[in-house]
Amino acid sequence: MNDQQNLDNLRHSCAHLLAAAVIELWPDAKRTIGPTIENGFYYDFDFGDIKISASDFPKIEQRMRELIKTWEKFEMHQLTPEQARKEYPNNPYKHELISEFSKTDHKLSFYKSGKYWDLCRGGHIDDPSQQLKHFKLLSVAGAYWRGNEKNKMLTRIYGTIFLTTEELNKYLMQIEEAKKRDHKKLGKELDLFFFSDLVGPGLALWTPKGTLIRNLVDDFVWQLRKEKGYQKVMIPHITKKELYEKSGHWLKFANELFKIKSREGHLFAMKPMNCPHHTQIFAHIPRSYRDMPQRYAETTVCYRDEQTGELSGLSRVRSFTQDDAHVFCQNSQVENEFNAIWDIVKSFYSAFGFQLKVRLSFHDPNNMKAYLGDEDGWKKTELTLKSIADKRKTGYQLAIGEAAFYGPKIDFLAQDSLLRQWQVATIQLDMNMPYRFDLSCVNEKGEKERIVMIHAAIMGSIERFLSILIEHFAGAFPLWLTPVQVKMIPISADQLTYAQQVADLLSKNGIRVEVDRRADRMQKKIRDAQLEKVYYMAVVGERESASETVTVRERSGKQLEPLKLAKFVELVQQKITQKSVD
RNA sequence: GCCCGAAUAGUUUAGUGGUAAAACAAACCCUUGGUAAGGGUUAGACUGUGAGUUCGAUUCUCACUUCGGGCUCCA
Repeated sequence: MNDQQNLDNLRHSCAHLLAAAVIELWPDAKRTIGPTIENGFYYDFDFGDIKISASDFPKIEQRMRELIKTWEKFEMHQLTPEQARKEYPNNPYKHELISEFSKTDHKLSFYKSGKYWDLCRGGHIDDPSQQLKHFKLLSVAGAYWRGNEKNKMLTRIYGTIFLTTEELNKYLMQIEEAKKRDHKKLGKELDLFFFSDLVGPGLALWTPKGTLIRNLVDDFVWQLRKEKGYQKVMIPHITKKELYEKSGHWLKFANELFKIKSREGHLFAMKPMNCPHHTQIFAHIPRSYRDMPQRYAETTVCYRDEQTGELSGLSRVRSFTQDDAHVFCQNSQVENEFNAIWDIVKSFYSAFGFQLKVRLSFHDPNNMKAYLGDEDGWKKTELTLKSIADKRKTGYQLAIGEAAFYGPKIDFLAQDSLLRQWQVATIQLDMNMPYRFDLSCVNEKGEKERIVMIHAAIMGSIERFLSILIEHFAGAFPLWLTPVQVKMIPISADQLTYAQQVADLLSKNGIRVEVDRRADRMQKKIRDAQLEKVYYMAVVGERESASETVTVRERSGKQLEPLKLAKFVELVQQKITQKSVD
């Protein structure tokens, strides 16, 4: 048995123990399911009208510790469906599971330890009383029965357990550390962005510092795209209803569209995406095969009426900025274009030291009504994507049902500080929009040829990308992204003039610099610059002023020898150009 | 939208059924200091919004708004 199985068995067993304690404390609570998850386990209960919160955890944990003393090796019992149902009077959830399982099995397995037993497929540890020790209940949450929002909302209790106290404490410490790099906290501390109650939920406002970082990463994407032959385009943020009727958005995303009525009664919508607009730029004049591919790029804001409960910091917002691009090309050009975009994704993310997971997001054949087009078309495009991904030999996971409604995608996923996965970059192959908008070019033979469309975003949403980036660097951005690259720290007011002269010189050379003019001690200024995560602190006192030098301290705490000004400018500029991460 | 929790100065927090306290930040004064907090003074909050209970509510109750963690949903 490997370590992961062992840990899973431990956690599964602990879910039983949790349920046992809950049933003793709240005999009317109805049990449902209690699986193992990454980093822990949970158990879902129906508590009826009783409210459970984290303040109940000490009581539950204490009862778990009492019960475990009497728990010996798990025994397996085989029950008929009728016997099984009797074990759960008035519990429709377990009855539903029993009915389902009994379609294939005549006997259902129950596992018992102490006085507690539960319908269970097995997978337990050998010595509960000795092993079920280092656990902790973490949070309480709502969860729909069987993950369907039409079902009843149950109460889910999350917990975790490890083999040793040390491992448990290490995990809890990790969670605490992760909270310190939360982008919502750092965004406020570093004054990058915020939300205003008057403006509304999910509508982030960006300060000068935050805007600077946004523009820098966007410029970086553009620089990479430019090399691959992209051109910038620009579109308005609203459109007539008819555009989205034609694209299919009006029907498919009716609930998520912000709608606007003109004074003359015409219906408009805020754009939730840019592809329909971009098709019009492609289609406004006839295209020859000689003009193909047409590659349009635009960084622009999209608006979606998300449910308030789904909003989350910068990760999920109502107005978000896509670094969007659409390639209109012939079928024969698809592979080249896909690879060119994949190369951009690779260059971009490796510059930050990111490891991305690759996901092939395909359609769900059992849910064709969710998609445009026919199944054959989908199978064909998915095969193309798979072949491209296979050739790159990067490894990927397959995600059925994760496709866009118009086509399959290759998605790139990054993790935030709480290890949640977020989609960032995406490359999507689309035969449906070209069909709906009748997009074509005249080919080599003089025939009208249906073209295909590739949707590609490198950051996905700048908001989401920055949330990941802030957490990745814990707010200590690499020099080229740091809002204040150099803070001048005069030791006394006598050096204010010299400090300003140095600042002017740096500024002239394209370096972002500020002078700390406060009448505070140098130590204080150093401390504040550290907390602000300024990259270089340039200390100037009598010695520096006399010799026209600066004494530089890096954010890392490293001290440099006194530098002549020209030398310092060169050092900073070089590091900015290299976009080095350290 | 649903479940649980939260909301007090710019920020982080304390506190009480009798209209609020501190630290940091800010302004001013003293201090002119060599690599993570020198000292003082001043100003700053109708305690998220609206109702209700009460002689009296920041504190108790309800609704709403916003935020956090989940669920659902994410073109």
